[in-house]
Order: sequence, then structure tokens, then C-alpha cells
Amino acid sequence: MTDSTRVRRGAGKRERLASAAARVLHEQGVEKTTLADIARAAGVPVGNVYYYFKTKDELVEAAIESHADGLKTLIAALERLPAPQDRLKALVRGWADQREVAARYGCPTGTLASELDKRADGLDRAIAKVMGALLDWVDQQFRQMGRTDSRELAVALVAAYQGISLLTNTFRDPALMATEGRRLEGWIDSLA
Amino acid sequence: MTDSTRVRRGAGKRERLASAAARVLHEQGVEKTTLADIARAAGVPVGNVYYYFKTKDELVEAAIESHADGLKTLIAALERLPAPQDRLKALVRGWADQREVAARYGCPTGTLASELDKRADGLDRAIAKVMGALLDWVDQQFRQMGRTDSRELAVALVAAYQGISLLTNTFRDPALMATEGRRLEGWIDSLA
DNA sequence: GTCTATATAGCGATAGAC
DNA sequence: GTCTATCGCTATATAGAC
Repeated sequence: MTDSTRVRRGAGKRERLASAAARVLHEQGVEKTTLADIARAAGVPVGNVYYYFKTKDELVEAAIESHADGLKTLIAALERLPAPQDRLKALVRGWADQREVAARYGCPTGTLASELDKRADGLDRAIAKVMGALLDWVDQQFRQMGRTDSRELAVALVAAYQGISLLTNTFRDPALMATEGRRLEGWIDSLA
Repeated sequence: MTDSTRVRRGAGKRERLASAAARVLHEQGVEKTTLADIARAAGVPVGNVYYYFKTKDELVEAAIESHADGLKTLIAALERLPAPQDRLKALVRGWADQREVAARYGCPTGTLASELDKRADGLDRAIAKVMGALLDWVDQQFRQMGRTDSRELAVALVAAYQGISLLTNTFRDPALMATEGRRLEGWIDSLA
């Protein structure tokens, strides 16, 4: 076995643990998820987790980074569209496409933000940064549409999504998000 | 000591525990709150809690009922206003008045709903019922305003509030909710 | 690098004295 | 009705064999 193979193996396990953490923490919540849950989902023995992550908090941090990466990828894809209102409507449509997940577990970022705000550690600032990045990007789109109240509109749009995610989850009804998504697309058109 | 005195004492402690539970569960979250936290907040010895509530879940249930009572009282006060759009705007203004609490701990009902949805027990249905009662009332107001899309609008309004509560909490910024409150009042006027 | 066994601590819940 | 002492379980984290 070469040295590089061992290194790649280690990296692979670390990534498996990080992505398993992101998924399981979303589905079960931070407090109800044990290290054993994450280890099982990643196919790694419990005690071995500590070779890659010193504490549970570090696993939560890795999950947040995973969400930050996902947002970055999403934004990069949306940037290919020429008109800002089309980019925003595509964002809304993307959210609506995830309505089944939202009905079962809520918005990955929103539920995490809600839970981490109840904790003393600094992880709530990390998830706020992710939410802030989304807000900034939406703000830019409204600004490019010529709106001077772009920040207020950005807050309203992201809040509408977070709120409908919570209601969709509370009532376990994906149709709520589908309807609200259509309403928001019409609202974006009305602002152009 | 008369019998009635003992009964009143018992009832008093039960109520103290229930209202302490509602407050502490909101501030710290369900999972991070211990029975010792609630007992301390109510001024009751830990072990004695079990005389009034058999399990922690029963305390959570009592907190939900406390929120349901609060909603009932709020709606009764709003019903005194003659015009439905004024009732809805007063509702929004009431939310905005609580923005400091929202910045620190989020919406009491919303954060509870988000957390309880991650649990296997039936308490998530109880909090959904409270949220449903609010939704039904808002729906009625829009209907009285002559809107045939009253349900969709009700979902949009409550979602806007839940979402802005989450953002206000995430960024610890009460101004977000103040601004969004004004925007929502203007939106309600535009629908009349 | 990998995994097992276990130390340590905290919490929900109970038993039982008063 | 009230309160103390404690049981039993579970979860994070570590020690150390391999």
C-alpha cells in the first residue's frame, strides 16, 4: 500500500463523515443526533470518528461548510442566466422543487440556524454567514433590476422562503410551498 | 391549614411550572432545557416536578397549551376592531412590537414547531394545531375583505412572519422585523 | 491509521422518608 | 403534598491494543 493511497483513504472517510453529518443533522436535528448516528450513516465505527473530528461541534461545522458549498454551487449555476429577474425566479423554482424534503425536514439552512441560535458556542455565527451570503446575492439581483429598496426586498424574499419552509414542514404539506413559489414568481415579475 | 388552601397551593405551583416551562423552553430550546432548569425558574425542587407532571413531554404539552391560550387572548383583542384589514394590520404591529424577543429567541410558536418536528412523539401535531388556528383566523379576515384567494394570502402572511422571525433571530437584528412589518402593512392595504 | 473497550458526566425518572 | 437521594440509561470523549 502506497503512502498516497493511505492519504486518499483518510480524506475519503473524512468527506463521507462530513456529508453524512450534513444529511443526518438536517433529518434528525443537531441535539437528537448522536455521533453513533453519523458514524453509522457514513459506515465508520463510532470511536474512529474522533480521528477525523475532535468534537461533535467540529462535525456540525463541517456540515455548515457543506451547506455553504452547496449555496456556492447553486449561485454559480444561476449566474449563467442573463436577466436578474430570471435568476431570482429560477432560485424560487429550485426551492419549490425541493418541497418534498422541506415537508419532511424543513429547510436545511433554516432549521440549522434555528437550532444553533439556542446554543452558546460560536456556530450560530457560521450559519448566519451562509444565510448572509444568500441575502447579499439576492440583494444584488434586485439592485440590478433597478430597485433602490433592494435590501428590503431581499430580506422579504428569503424570509418568505424560510417561513413557507417552516409551514410546509409543520403541516407536512408540499403543496403549500408549490403555491407560495408561484405567488413569489409573480411578485418578482411585478417588481421588474 | 384548610383543604382549599392546599388545593390552591397545588394549582399555583402547577401554573408556575407551566408558565416557567413556556418561557424557558422558548429561550433555551426543548432539547437543551433540563427539568432542573424549569424547576429552578419556577422555584420548585427538581424531584417535586414529577408530582405535577409525569414526564418532560407533559411539560412541553403544557407549554404548547400556554401558547394556545396566548393566541386565543390575542385574537379576542383583535376581534374588537371593526375592519378586517385593521385587524390584520394590528396583528402585524403586535408581531413587530415583539421584535426584541424575536431577535434573541425567535418566534415562540415557530421555534417550537421547528424543534418538535424532529421528534417522534405526537407533540408536533399539537403545535401544528396552534399554527393552524392562527392560519384559519387570518384566512377569515382576508375572506371578509372579499378575497377569494384568502387561504393563499393567509399562508403567505403567516409565512412572512415566521421567516422574518427566523432572519431577525439569525442576525440578532430587530430592525429587520420592524422594516418587514411596515412592508406587510402596506401589502395588506394594497389588497383591500 | 483503525477499532474496541471503557471512563466520565449529565439527565430523566423513581423510591421512599417526612 | 413536599423533598432528598439515587437508580439506570445514554452520549461524548478517551485510552490504548492492533
